[in-house]
Amino acid sequence: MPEDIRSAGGEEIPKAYDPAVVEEKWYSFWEEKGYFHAEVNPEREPFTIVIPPPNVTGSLHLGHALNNSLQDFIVRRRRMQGYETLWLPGTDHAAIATQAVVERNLAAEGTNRWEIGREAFLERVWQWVEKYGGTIIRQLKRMGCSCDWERERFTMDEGCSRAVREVFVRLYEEGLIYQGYYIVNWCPRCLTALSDIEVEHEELEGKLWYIRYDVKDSDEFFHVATTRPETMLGDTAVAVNPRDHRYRHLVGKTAVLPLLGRELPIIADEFVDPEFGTGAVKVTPAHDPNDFEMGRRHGLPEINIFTPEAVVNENGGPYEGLDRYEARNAVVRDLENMRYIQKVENHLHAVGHCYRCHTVIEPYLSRQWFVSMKELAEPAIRAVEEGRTRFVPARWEKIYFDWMYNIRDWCISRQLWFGHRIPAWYCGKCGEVIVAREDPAACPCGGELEQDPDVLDTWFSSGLWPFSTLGWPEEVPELSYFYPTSVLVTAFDIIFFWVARMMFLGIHFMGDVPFRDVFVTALIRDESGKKMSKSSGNVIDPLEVIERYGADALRFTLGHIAVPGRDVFLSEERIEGSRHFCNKIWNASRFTLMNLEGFDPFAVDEGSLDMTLADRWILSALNRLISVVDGFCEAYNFSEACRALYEFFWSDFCDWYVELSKLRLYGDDEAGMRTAQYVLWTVLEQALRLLHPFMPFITEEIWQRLPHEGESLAVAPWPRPRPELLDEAAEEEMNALREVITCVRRIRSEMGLRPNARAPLLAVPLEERRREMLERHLEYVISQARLSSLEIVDGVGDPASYARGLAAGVEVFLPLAGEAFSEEADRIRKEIAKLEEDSRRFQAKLSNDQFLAKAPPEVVRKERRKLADAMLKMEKLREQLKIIEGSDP
RNA sequence: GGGCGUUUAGCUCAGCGGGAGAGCGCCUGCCUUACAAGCAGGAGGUCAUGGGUUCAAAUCCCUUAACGCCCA
Repeated sequence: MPEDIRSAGGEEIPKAYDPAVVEEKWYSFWEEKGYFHAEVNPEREPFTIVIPPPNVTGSLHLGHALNNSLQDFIVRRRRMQGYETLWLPGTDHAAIATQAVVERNLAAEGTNRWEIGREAFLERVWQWVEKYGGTIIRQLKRMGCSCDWERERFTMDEGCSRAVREVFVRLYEEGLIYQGYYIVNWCPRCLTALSDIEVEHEELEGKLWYIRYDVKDSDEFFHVATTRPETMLGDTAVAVNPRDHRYRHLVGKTAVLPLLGRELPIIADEFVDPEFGTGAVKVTPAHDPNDFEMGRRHGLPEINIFTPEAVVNENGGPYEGLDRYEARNAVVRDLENMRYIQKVENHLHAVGHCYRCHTVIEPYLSRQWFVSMKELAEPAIRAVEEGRTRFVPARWEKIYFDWMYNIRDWCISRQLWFGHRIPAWYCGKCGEVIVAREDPAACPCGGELEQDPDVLDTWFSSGLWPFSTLGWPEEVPELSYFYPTSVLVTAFDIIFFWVARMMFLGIHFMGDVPFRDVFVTALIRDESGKKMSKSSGNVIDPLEVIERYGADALRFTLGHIAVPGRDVFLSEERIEGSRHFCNKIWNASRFTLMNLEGFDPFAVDEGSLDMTLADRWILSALNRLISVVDGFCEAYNFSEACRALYEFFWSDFCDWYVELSKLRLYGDDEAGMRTAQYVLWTVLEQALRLLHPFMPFITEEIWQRLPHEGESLAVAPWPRPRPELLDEAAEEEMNALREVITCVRRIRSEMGLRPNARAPLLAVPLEERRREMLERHLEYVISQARLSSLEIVDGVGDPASYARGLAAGVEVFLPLAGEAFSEEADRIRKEIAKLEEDSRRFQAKLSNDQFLAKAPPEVVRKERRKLADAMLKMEKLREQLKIIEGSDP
């Protein structure tokens, strides 16, 4: 028989779901039909998401898989709801990362970028981008992501590059971009400046050296504490707090720098913390951000002691040529020899590392370009305060505010070659700086121009993403139609890097926020709780998962575990569970298809159907489900949506409705059969629609085999609840029957009755309505509890020869097969004990006047009911116990 | 130093004011005509700690502890 199962179209339906044969087929179908393409359409409301652009040469990891699955859930549902839905895909040039890979390749060939020159190097980078650029995009298609590929963008394509230049020039003209000689975070390995947030701090066990500084022309001396003794080569002052009595008399005098003998003014500055170390600190303006500020306040010289590689330069006297760590050792050794070291303490302090290569950052003095932030940040703060952009979950707003309120100017120039070249030119003759939209040929003075060699921070271009990808600065209809985007889906780790910057740039250039909602997703961690990243080598390849379990299983798992606001661990068992769910869906559909032969649901008049309890119940549950899933989706709680779908499909539809439908499908009542067919089809078809955003492939495959209207499930209307189908009475009665059936099954199992052995049952309804219920639905109980017969009686004459149970106001008696059952007596005693405890609790509650007075009446009613049920059950169990004990030999 | 999160069944986690839940694992029995990637039944929990609010607390507030993260 199983080999012969065919769909209505006569095709064979395999017994297990095989994703491989299905996925490829439907993705290309959707693409060919252009369902993912969006156009400006005034008839419809737009819904827009721009993808967080992954690195162009990267490959998909589970973080991407989660993030993009969530976006696809959102987008597919909106598309079904009839929005003009645009999910705009693209990639980011990721200057540092991409350049680093190519440089590594060059190093392997024994050369470097300076040797081959800028032009040849860039050619190599572009070749690399060409070669690996499509990977991530192809992988998103395997995931089923419904992006509008006709609108794919790249942060360095022509349009984005134009937008970058326009923004730079405008901000420069507005005085919001400036160039200056400041201390910045410098990576001595990448040889570039970094912004503050590109520095990762790590607590490290270091040392605190106490060094003696002598006061000039006096016997006096004092000690300063420092974690970086080598920087004393660049000291230009010593500072104390002006209110520190210990040192007040020294302010204005001169100290002598050990080793180099340089004379240092002793200054007073509020910044100095009298509690730290000795309360006196060395001031090295060129190598510490705080000292830099202090130096500017006091007009101190800035002595740079390092080369860009962090090797001591000519200012370091005898230490020239040593790298920073060798220099530290040498300085400490010399200080020790000359007895300048008072003591050394262990000291825990935060050390900055390059977020790309993890090299320790060097605060370094250099000429860089900056964006002035105060003015730009203010409206971006207001936008969130006023709720024009909303963070989900809301607590991320705090992170955003903290950063925005304490924002510092943004260093945007990078000493890299790959990226958007800074549109500034310097005249060799008159020194003029020209910042221009179009490359200038020459300086107005006639002098030759040279372009700034640096490129812009990658985040400068990705900050424009929500509008540069829609055509800005061109005034195209897409901009006003699709902007602001509806929601941004991103992980919390780039709130600063990206979200905040899109906010202020979007508001500044578009006059409106870039997105209504920011949905902050969980981070996926590996089984040991570590963040998955390429550098830690713990990346699970989603493609491999798709090969083994199917894209739908992966997607559903990600949806299922993505509880808002909490990081998740991904395990293979979980994915396996989702594959089982796919298979369940597959087989329930297979069952339905087997039984729909010759059936046309579109010819059915709903009013003429013969709806039974099971039909009314499942339709009611379905409609409840629709509302529930809708609510969870609106709240971005896809985890609960997945749970609700899973529970409904497996526990309600498969375990109960499908089983009960067999009564009529295999019966000889024509009208009953048609009704069962209709309801089966309806519930399955609607469930497939609800599941489609999460599991697009399997649902499309099944839907196409089912009788359906329309071309594709991808564009079928999203279900709406039909309140008239909610039927509380049916749900109540069905639940009662389920309880009775489960009770009988439990007794059967405990009595060791074989599942295929049919048994006769006597039922004693304790209420009239339960008697009616049983009379109407005898067949349900007989079939589901596998009975040979069911007799409704007023009592049994010889209770001792029965196993006995009570559920939902129905007592059931199953004849015993001679076996004595002392275990049963134990079980009953245990249950009585539990019930006694319960009823004590209920009684206590109900005898509390406060409870009766203050609790809502329905809660009190419920409590009374619970007590009554427990008492009744106890009574019956005690009765049975007496009988059993009495019949014991 | 500041801030945030987590602590619930053996494992991974939902629930977040009114009867302790799921998946996996475990035990028992079943190839029941959609599915053994399955079906039926079952065992297993002072919901981290101490206090408070409330008629009612796993759920709200405070304390403590452990673990984790972010910022400086």
